[in-house]
Amino acid sequence: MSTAPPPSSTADQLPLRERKKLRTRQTLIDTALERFTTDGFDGTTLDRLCAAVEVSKRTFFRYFSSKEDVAMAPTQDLWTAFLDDLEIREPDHQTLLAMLQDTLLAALERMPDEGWAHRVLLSHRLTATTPSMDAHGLQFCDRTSRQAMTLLGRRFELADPQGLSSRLALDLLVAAFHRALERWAAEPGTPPARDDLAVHVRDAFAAIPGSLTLRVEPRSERR
Amino acid sequence: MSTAPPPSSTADQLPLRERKKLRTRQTLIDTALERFTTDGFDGTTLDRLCAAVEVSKRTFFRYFSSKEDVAMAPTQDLWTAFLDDLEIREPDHQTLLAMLQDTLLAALERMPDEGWAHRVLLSHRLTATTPSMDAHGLQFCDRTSRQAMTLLGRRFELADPQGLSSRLALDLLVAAFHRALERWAAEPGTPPARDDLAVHVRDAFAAIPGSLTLRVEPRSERR
DNA sequence: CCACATAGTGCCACTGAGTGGCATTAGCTT
DNA sequence: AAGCTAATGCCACTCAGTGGCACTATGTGG
Repeated sequence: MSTAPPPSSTADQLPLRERKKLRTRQTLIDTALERFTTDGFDGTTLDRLCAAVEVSKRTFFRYFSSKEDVAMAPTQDLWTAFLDDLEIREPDHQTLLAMLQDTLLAALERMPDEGWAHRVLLSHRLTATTPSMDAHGLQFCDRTSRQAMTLLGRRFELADPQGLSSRLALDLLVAAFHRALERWAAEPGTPPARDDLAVHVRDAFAAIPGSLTLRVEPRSERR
Repeated sequence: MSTAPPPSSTADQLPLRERKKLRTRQTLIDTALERFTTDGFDGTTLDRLCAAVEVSKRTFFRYFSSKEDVAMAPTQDLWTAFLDDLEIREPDHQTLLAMLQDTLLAALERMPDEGWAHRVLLSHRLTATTPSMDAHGLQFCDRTSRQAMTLLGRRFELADPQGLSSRLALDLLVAAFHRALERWAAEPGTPPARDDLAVHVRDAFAAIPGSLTLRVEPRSERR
């Protein structure tokens, strides 16, 4: 599934083998994002990508489950951190939705700032251009929220017999994150900062209540 | 894009050519759903599917954009009807979200009952089993809600400067529909009825407000 | 009734993603 | 240093999807 744990910040004293693996993985990710961005996703064949990294195609598929997968690694790392955090978190009398927001923001803070934001930005732009990447990204989020749902059910008392409301809360979390990412990526500022993304996440969550009460009027221009 | 209009109920006096095309399309859909269900998605090669329908592979791709696409046709028809309906609908002083719900239910009512529900059920089961179908399905919904968003912006005054809340309302619509589909498909009742699905849609929408206010408690079992 | 234009189709060859199997290498162990 | 095992490379294979061109059938004008 290629969901290798994100390179833990202070893990430089791993066995040589593991360090090498992490390095190969990271090189594949970086090179892939680079090539995909310059030559396009379809314009980059796996053969050439592998040749550039000097790795056999067979090996590529031992690290990533698909061509799309390699480009989604940065986002995957975030959600993996999210799930880890959710596993530990204590419910401090807040709303479920607020707790989810806090967990996401906490996970975000744990991402390595240098490089990560840039990778996510490239990755997101690719998903906006490449249908198959978009599809895989959405499916990954769906899978993650499913996992989160079982995790919630296991750890907490939800007072929600059918589980419908809590499941929708997770859907809202994913939706808010997507909107935040969208706005963040559209910002003119050249160096994309991780903390700016956090701001957009807060904005998106703040807009949720409005989405239930918003009313619509026909356009004022009558003809 | 293979988004052919759903076979309009009273369209039997089309030119011969068109009738033939519609028939081929429908045969492909039905046979595909059948084969995918019995032999599995991956277990069914396009070559064999095409052989069964007596159509060349080249022709298959003139009707559908991918192997996944053919199996998602039933759901696509629903969302196409949804967009059509949204184009006409007058905002009668309700909430945006309520309007979206009504539009979806109206579109649902316009689906041909015989066969359609069954096809959707098969299709949904396949998405639950086959990752690539799941991915394509999610992407289709995403694309549809994007279209709906531009449509809303064109037709209505949204009183939502950033458009964030209205976009989230669309996300909620999609989420609610997915949950409804999920529950509906899980129901024991053998003959899946279109109207049952409508009931689940109403349930899911009813659960939305709760998803904002739901609180979480730690599991009562202390050790 | 007979061309004629043209949409739709079949056929064939080709690219590229992804997989299975087995030999080989490189890191770890004692 | 010898041996064990995980990781890798290599090769051949399947199958989704595309491009190109020839062919057929439908609808149209003489």
